[in-house]
Amino acid sequence: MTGIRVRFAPSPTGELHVGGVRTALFNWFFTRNHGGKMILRIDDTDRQRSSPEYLESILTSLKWLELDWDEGPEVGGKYGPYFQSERLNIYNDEAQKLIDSKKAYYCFCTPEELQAEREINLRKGQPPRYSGKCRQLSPQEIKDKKAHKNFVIRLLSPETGQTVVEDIIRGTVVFENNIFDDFIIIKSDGLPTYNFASVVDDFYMKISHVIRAEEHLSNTPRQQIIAEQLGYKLPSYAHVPMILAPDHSKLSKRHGATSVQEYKEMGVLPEALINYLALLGWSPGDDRELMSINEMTDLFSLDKVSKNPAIYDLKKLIWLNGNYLRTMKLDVIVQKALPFFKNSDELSDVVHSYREDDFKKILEKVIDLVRDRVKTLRELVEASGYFFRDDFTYDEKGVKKHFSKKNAGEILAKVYRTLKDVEPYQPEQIKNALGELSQTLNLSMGRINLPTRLAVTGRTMGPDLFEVITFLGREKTLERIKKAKELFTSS
RNA sequence: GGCCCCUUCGUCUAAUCGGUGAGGACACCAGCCUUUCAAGCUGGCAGCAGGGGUUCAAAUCCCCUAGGGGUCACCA
Repeated sequence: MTGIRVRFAPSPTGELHVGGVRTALFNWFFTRNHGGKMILRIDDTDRQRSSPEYLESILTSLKWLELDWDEGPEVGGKYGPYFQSERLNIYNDEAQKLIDSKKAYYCFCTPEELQAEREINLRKGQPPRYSGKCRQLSPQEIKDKKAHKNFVIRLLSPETGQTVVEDIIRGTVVFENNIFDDFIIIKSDGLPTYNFASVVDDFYMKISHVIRAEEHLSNTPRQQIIAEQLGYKLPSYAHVPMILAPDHSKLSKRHGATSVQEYKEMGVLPEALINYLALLGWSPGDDRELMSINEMTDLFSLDKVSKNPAIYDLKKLIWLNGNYLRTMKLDVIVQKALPFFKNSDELSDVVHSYREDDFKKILEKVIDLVRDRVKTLRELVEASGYFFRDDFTYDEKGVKKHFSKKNAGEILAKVYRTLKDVEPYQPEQIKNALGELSQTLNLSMGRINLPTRLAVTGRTMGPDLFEVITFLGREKTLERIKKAKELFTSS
């Protein structure tokens, strides 16, 4: 036990996206590296936008990535509850303390009034800040207004001095206190604002290190002011750089896939996604790129996290994925690929015509043949159709190129006869037999193999032809050659 | 607009206290391998945002400018 406690605090207002994962990941690396605890807290204080579906999806995503947590939803823990919506009494008590000690006050201004105020300030070229006009309300006025008006609670923030954030990644960051207005800590619906709830929870949950995205750096002095007013000891802060879209803007849905679920559906492996995201804003200090999660955990340290925002580049993720796809153990890939075959429009009925164990055995062979020419699990399915179905279409260009030559029919006929007789029906023998045929006919191997491949698979490219022919078996291979010959050649 | 952060190949990044031909990876291009496509291997293209200082010496330290991002919400 090192006393290190970190938290990942998503709000269930959307899917878990890559930026969130990267933050979760760095927290996880850090705490696992130091033998500390990982706390998952759900920041659901936005009543409008929070939903149970998103919560479910976020938990599912984290589990898929195998980023586990020691305290939080589903596992509990002694600093709970871990949903902010269940901690309202705590926030209210803390807010009351501030009211009692005159460090916070009730404000009865309506959103419309505030909006108007902001616009006036903006027009004058001044920062949009609250005037503080409810500060001076007398106890009697407060009592009267509370009876029939909505109110919020605002923190009385200091007008002079500085607030200094000591950030592990960025160093000392100084803010002048006069830029802060009296910000809201309790909303009119009685729920706390993010800054307030976050500070209270981090304190009571004994969080030692707050590791989060840089967008929160500007909020940190506000949180420190709250903590100071409440007499809390501050956690250490580390603000990790943001992840930006290729056009340098904040990542959003219009930039294509950004959520973990989408990557999962695309056939990206969790190992690859984690490896890729780890490399965005962090490097082990040497030239290593491909690392297991254990290796990264060992190597991780906050002072190797870079300061500058990273632009998200799908190509490298896909490359990494291809790499994992072809180097991970075959049976693991088969297991992970199986759902993609089951759910595919093209092959689902084929899959279900087998007993699962039998299908897995067949699939193992197929995947072994095709996996080093695809990059995702989904592409694995796309590249495998002709192994399972006879009703494939033929590549148009290939047909033009390989079947239109005068002797194409003749070649197919000779291949047919060769394969009919070859014994045993195995890759090496088939290769030799077709090699002899090319000698006899005085044709290059390509002139034999390319039309044969097209006849047997409908494609001009693919895995080792002799392996494919062996996999299909003599009967199917001969049928397909015959069919192609009849369809495309006249001789 | 105020405040804050950031700036090394197109992209992700490395370069212990200032001394490097500025290294690696993806992508791209070429070659090799080969029955095709991949994979693999080899090689290539490409960068210190700009300007001033400090110093014998600056990607590295300081200042300015420019650019990007964040934040200033009864969102988190």
